[in-house]
Amino acid sequence: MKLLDISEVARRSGVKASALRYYEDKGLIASVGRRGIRRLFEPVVLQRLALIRLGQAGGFSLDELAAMLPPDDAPTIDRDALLAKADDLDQTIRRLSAMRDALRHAAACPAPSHFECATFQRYLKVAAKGGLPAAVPPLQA
Amino acid sequence: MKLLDISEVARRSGVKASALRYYEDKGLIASVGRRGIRRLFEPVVLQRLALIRLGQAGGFSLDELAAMLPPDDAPTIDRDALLAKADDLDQTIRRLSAMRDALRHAAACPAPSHFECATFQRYLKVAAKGGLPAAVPPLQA
DNA sequence: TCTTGACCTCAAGTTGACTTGAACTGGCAG
DNA sequence: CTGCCAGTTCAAGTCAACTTGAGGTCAAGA
Repeated sequence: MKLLDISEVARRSGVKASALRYYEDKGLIASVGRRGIRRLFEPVVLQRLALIRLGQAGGFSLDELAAMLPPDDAPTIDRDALLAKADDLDQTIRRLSAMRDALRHAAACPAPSHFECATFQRYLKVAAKGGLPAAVPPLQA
Repeated sequence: MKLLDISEVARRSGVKASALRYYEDKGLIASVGRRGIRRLFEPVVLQRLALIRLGQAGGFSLDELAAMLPPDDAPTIDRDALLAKADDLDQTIRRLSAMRDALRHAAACPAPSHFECATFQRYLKVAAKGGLPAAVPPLQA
């Protein structure tokens, strides 16, 4: 299995070298050695990075991800935490769906103020339901 | 219509007074005057704040919200922007759904490494589809 | 009238996730 | 052997969205 240097990992993962170093610092990924002063990574790090990106998109912080993806492969994940996060996502999804519907409606509805539109209000109500539990962060392109 | 002072708005909206001042600074909300040195708000600001909270949960930044909720009421929203955001949300929702399914699966699956599990891989593939467009930020409780 | 305490302003601090800059290193082409 | 330059370290900067702190104001109650 041939090893990758940081620029290769960056190129293939779309994650900048500076971010990769940052991730290593945080314990999210590990390099397997150095050639001289330069880090070397196993190709499997690409999968880890994909998971990390996904996790971020799902609203996990890097710290959370570090916690649920321990150094070794085979993410020895805390099942309860996973299920809890899945439930969170359910909430979020329901809310975002209502948001989306509200947006589409707002784009089409002729009401002078959307606050006066029962349909809009109804979407908002659904969207706001449950006190707005957890959401997800804007991905830097 | 009786006016509200900042603490009343904070109490009824769940948004801290410091955040309300910050929002006013940013032009997201407006006070209608002062009693002495103290801001006074019209009750309608509560609806605006609800929209803002919702928008944030939907992944809009405060600047975006300021742009689509102009000072006057009756959000004169840019319909194309709304529809575009709705499409974004569709993407996000699809991705989050796959994430959630992957999480539930990971919590149940006995495979030694999830990378070796076809089901998990499949979810990830769906979740990653489309280059991860837009996501939503963690709500501060 | 005087005191109080909620509110005010403005600057600086905080957190997460990185990026950037300066100064250094070392494998490899020539 | 020598330079080049991608890579390295470490500290500091950035951005969004607020929060916190210091010091000032003023309407209302005693």
